[in-house]
Amino acid sequence: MPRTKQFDEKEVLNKAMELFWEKGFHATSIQDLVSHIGINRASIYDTYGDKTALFDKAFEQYRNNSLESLRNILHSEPDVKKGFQNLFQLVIDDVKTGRCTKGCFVVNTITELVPGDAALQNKLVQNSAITEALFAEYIRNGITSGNLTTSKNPEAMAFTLFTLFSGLRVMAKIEQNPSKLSDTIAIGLTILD
Amino acid sequence: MPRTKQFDEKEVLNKAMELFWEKGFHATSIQDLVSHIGINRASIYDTYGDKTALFDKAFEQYRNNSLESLRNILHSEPDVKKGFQNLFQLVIDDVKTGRCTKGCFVVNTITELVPGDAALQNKLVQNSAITEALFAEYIRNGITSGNLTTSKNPEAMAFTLFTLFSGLRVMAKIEQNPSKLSDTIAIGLTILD
DNA sequence: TTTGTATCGGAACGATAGTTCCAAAATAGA
DNA sequence: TCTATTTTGGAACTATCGTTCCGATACAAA
Repeated sequence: MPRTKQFDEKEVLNKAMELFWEKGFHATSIQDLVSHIGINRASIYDTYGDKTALFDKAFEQYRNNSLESLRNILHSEPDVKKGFQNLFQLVIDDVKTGRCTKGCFVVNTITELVPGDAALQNKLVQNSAITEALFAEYIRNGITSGNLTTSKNPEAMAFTLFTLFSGLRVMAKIEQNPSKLSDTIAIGLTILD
Repeated sequence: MPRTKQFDEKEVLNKAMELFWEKGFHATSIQDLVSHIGINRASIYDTYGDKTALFDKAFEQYRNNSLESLRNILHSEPDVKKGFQNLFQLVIDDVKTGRCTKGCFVVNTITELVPGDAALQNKLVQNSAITEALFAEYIRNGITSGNLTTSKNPEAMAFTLFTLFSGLRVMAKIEQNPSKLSDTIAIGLTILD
């Protein structure tokens, strides 16, 4: 009976994600979203709720996308160092092409909105834990299979690489010399030795 | 002849810095500043200019403070690894005491306001260059004096440690387990080996 | 003490924030 | 084709945004 929606929910969420990702929560107004997405204010509120709810959904979508591509990148490369190299290389590619200057939505959100809303903070902590666990498992498998030879603690290495990765996503926003970032990655990966 | 100011300019700038540092540029309103600082709106505008100008001055003050304490920490410790250890330890101390959850004002500003105003971006690039140079010189001195034994490139190590440091300041906002951060530092400093 | 000048307190400005509401439009089923 | 139901477009609401203005105040110099 009802009239059908004239937009695709996922597609709109993607556009909202892009804008929040680029400008952050506070600098993105509902009007910005309306203009950028091209749908009516009322449609946003009816479909997603208020600004915070929309942000949450957009952020959730980013997390899902990232975690999935993260898993793909690592699991498609049996050599641990190469796997991390491939992951880190994505950041450099963004700088090289100049296509994406938005940094990492998660990092941006941590620095903008923590301390603040407790629910969001929990989500961020959980996201960090999942990523660390992913890194750690990947490293442990490398050690077990003999691909990696190190006496260091896998979990600690995982957290260190994750920290370095987060730092890289900050630096990539202002450091436009890709070779400098490449050198950093090469040195950073010696952590695995 | 004129009436004297009823507040200390530096002191007020410090309070403005605290607020911008904690909440970021966009989430900090003039009213927030008026309430937190305790002076009148007109006094802010008369003394510092508009919101952007005040932010710039507050940010400049943070940079000066940080660079000075950075220099002090490194120059007071001849052992390079210990020097960096001491520097990184400050981040952990913030987490341990729970006193400062604001992260790093510079990192926060990069993730919030880049890409954006070109003048600010230049300032951030310059700040990064100064810090890298400081790190690099410290490392080079360590190599020259025989305190450090490594075949790696000092500038690249400097940038890597700076990147790791930036990442640490992000992670410290959500990772409340200090020992995890300590482990990361220990592993991160093996970059100097 | 008087005078001139800058500051202070607070009201007020227009613009924009996030949000709500409602009449008009549109479509899936009867 | 008609009807019931939902979406849509856009006006409108209140609150707050950054900023300006001005009369009252207070101090340094004469």
